[in-house]
Amino acid sequence: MVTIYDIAKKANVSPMTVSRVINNSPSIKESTRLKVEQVIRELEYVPNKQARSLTSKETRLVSLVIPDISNPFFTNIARGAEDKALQLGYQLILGNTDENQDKEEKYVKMLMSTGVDGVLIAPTGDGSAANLKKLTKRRIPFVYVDRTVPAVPADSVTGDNPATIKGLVQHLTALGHTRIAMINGPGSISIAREREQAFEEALKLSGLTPQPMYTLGTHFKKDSLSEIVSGLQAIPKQAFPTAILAANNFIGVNTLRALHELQLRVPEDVAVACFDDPDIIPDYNPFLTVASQPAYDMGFLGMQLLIERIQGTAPIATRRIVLPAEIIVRRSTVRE
Amino acid sequence: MVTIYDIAKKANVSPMTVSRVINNSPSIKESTRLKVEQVIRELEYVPNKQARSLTSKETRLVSLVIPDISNPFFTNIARGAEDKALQLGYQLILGNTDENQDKEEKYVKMLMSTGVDGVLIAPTGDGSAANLKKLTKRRIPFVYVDRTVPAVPADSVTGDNPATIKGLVQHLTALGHTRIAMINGPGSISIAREREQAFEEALKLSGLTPQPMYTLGTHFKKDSLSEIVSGLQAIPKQAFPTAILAANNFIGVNTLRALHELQLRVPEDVAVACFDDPDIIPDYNPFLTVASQPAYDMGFLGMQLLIERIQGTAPIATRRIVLPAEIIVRRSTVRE
DNA sequence: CTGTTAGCGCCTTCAA
DNA sequence: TTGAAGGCGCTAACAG
Repeated sequence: MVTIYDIAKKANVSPMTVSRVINNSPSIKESTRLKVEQVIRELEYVPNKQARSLTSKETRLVSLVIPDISNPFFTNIARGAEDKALQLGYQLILGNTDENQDKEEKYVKMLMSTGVDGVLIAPTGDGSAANLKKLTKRRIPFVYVDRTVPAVPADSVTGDNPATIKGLVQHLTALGHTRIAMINGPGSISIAREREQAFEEALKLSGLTPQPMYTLGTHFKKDSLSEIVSGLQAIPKQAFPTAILAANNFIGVNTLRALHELQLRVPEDVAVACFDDPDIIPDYNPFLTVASQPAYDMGFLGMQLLIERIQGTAPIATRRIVLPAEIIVRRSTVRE
Repeated sequence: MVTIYDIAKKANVSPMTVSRVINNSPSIKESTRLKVEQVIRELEYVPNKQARSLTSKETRLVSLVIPDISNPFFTNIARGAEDKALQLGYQLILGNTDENQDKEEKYVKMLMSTGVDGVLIAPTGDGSAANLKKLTKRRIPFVYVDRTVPAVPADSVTGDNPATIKGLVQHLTALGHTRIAMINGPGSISIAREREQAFEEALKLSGLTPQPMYTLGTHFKKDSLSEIVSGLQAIPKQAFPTAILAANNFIGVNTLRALHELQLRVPEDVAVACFDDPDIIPDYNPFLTVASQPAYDMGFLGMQLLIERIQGTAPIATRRIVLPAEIIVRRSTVRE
């Protein structure tokens, strides 16, 4: 391995001078800089980041911890986060938690050991508080994306859940639906709570009475199908909802599958709308009516907030960025 | 920051003993091990990887370098790669190249500096050779996934392009199509060459004569729409193909859009089939007939090959894993 | 503008 | 089974 000592020897300078050159120190004579740079190129020297980090206490490594990169919503967050990170000279370590708190803990520990400079995280739920506090204790800044843990304040970039749910409910009531059900994720996750509360408020605004029977629970992961099927089967036939609001894209897709299993047609028998587009390529074959959140921007802005925290250029006060969603009406709620 | 010295002092042992404990050295008295572990827990000590790497020469960091994480095909590769990496105790650094060789080079340099132990890569094309040789020079092993650079041999996990293209062509000829066009990526990418060659062979096998007019070129990125539109417009109306084979998912989707612009119906006027599913959630709203490659497995196996190389448990000979695709017939080629 | 010294946190090597 | 010395590659702090 080529080190600054090799460069120094060949360029007839001290290692410190080489260090100054690679760090763009201003106090270097132009001629020596050129000489050193020449040798660096000849020997194809690449600075060793580990050694650097040992003294500088920064690794220029950040992490994105999300439930599942293969959820298109998080895919787009990842792309946004990576673009911003690269732009600012940081590398991105990816971690999937599968909504599992233990897996999240495992990651957090690895990341602390690796010495990442910061973490952009969509926590698995309120139980993540312990993991987040570990980061805080180590002075590793983190920023929430999509979800927060209210007990542990930090910068966040989230969607405007209340407004979005209200828009979705209004769309459904405007179509004449009065028996509207919601299939939601676990209440331990901030967005599920927000969406549920907004759902009830929106119903009331439309003069409808929220009914416990119409609020089903499952999780936000890919394999919620069977839970949704049994949840729907538990509803009395004669009171079956005419519209279903799914709290995320996987639930939306699995609701379509569940209704298919139950031999119900969409939208003729039941209309379906969901949060977040299940398609990464949004408009080539649209079916589901969705509230599409600006996932790329969430990742991009989240990473920006994070790196500002890392570099100490952020204000002391916690920042909250709330982004609106776009409601895209498609065939799952309105016949062509 | 808590170091082995802090632990040593509090446990009344030497730092070296602490080091031995955290490395599970066998030659440690059980009682001292327990004592040290106790203090480690009390002080919430986490080993510093940078310092460790400085002597051990390994970082337990690997990288996945792909064109675009937001292409569902690569998303699944990433998920597979990450799962395997985590399982073997490695962390994954993600890099998107956008099929851009300079961006790839920038990444490779960063990764060398970061000191990753290995790279799983879908290179941007034959021009990646220079970047890959840099890795080789630094003794950083890499494994190809999806694509290879023939001039630089290395382990690889790819799809069976010839067999898949032949299956797709057979599907189309069986439906009676004789004017079949292919829209392909750039010839500098191995899979584009393989797919084109297989396309011509498959046509001949079906008794058809390959015609240059029916081989259109574009790129594998998201925004190929305009190129595809103008490419299709250049074909004489009376000789317009009755079926189009798209060389990847983005091309497939953009071909649908292009045909829509040209006011042609799919599949009535033109049938369309493509390589790789554009949906990450495959079967909720199927339209496109696709050759679906096992992307998750490609990432998973690729990471396994890579880590075997890193750990020196791989055979000297280059390994090639070739995985078959599954052809899923849907409405873009066959009316319901 | 350039060089020397010391140390970041850990591990290899040798010695006890 | 344990410890002491030295060094991994780099940079802060000081000196010149």
